[in-house]
Amino acid sequence: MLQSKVRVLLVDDHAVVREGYKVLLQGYDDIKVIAEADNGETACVLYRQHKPDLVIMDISLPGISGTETIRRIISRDENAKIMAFSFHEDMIFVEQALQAGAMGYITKSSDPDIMIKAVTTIANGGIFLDPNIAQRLAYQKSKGATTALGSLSPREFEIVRLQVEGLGIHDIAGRLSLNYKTVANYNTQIKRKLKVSSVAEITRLAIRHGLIQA
Amino acid sequence: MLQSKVRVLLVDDHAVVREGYKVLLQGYDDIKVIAEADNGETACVLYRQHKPDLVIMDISLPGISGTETIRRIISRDENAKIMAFSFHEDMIFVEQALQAGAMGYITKSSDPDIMIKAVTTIANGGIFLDPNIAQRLAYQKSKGATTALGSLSPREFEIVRLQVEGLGIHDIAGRLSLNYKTVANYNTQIKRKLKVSSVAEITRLAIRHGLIQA
DNA sequence: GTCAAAATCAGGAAATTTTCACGCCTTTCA
DNA sequence: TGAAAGGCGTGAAAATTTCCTGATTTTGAC
Repeated sequence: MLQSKVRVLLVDDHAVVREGYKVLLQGYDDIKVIAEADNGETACVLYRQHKPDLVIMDISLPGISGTETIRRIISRDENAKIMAFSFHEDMIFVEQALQAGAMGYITKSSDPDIMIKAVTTIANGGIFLDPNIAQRLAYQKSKGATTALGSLSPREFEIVRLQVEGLGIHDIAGRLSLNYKTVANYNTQIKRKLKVSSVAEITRLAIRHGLIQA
Repeated sequence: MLQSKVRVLLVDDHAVVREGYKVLLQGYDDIKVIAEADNGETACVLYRQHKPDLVIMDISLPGISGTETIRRIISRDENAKIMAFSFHEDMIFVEQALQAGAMGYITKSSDPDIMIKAVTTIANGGIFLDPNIAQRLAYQKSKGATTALGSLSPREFEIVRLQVEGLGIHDIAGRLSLNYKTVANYNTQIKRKLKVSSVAEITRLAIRHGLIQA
């Protein structure tokens, strides 16, 4: 396919990671990073400003999550091409990112070749998963396996994420612009779904699944 | 975690103790004692021969000590996983063993459940201390004001431990034969000392310090 | 041995959180 | 198009947390 350059929007909260990406990508003439964001809100704004060909999106962002950001971007432009990226390889993230509309997923351990291939493939309208990821995903699907966290709705998942970071019920409500009672209700719901009775257990579950670092 | 069997090298100068271990361990299909030694030298030789997944090492050995043996094994294979074991609970032994490179420590009074958990955890690359040991170790450290958990009194520490396991305030009170109000008060105190505001944060702190597994 | 500091335990009152039971709206999808 | 599921919110009761206060008991240092 003939085209000029793939114009990329880079979203990651760690400056080091962004730099690393740029270094790796700049070796390729047909890829160009035209903008960077360190959070979801900025990412949405920059997307509308620049209409990049591809977004490289870190899934674990502070504040509004990567998946939520993906959803927002896609709701504005359903043709947006987003490549999800994450440091951990937990399947939950992959599933959620893809469900949110990402067209690919790679991790920190994907080697550069894979990454470049992913970028060009997705920019050209294809889908691309890191082979390791794809394999495990397929394997999981083949046996209908779902993790406990996977049974949560996006909203519930979001709340778990903020809760295990240590935020109180009001902080969470504020962050998500919800009534605090709503958050409280979600909390109860979450415990029921996860079959636990305490925040401590939720936290450990989240850590086991790589949702958050201990 | 997926794996075949944990292959264990047992090191203790008392035949009775070794037999005891084998009896306890043989109840678990995924653990297998593949070799035994009654002194440090033999242990080193056997380690090189068998490359076990885990070494259960008595600290008080005649001849070259347990800690010295640990050092020697680790100097040859820095990935060696060693669980220190001892009849006495003196903190000096614990500190020495850990400094030598042991990834865990249990005592004769650790109950079987703890022991099995320690074995599997360490074999899988984790660290594991008998909770009682961990508690006292942290408490001792508090004199040097190192870890945050170390600033807790024994009672406070105990409550943290139960809380991060997921127990509710009433369960804890029952377990320790205290009034639930007392436990509630300790909780507040603990949060103040640890400078956190949620159970989620306490849990993560506890996991970081090896007080409990995720 | 004495004295001060820290630890242990608990009660009261107010503030917060949690739970449970409902209801309503919107999206999804068979 | 109608049922199911998610998203959002209220109200009221139950549980927990927080902040204060105070009584013993240990512990540690001089």
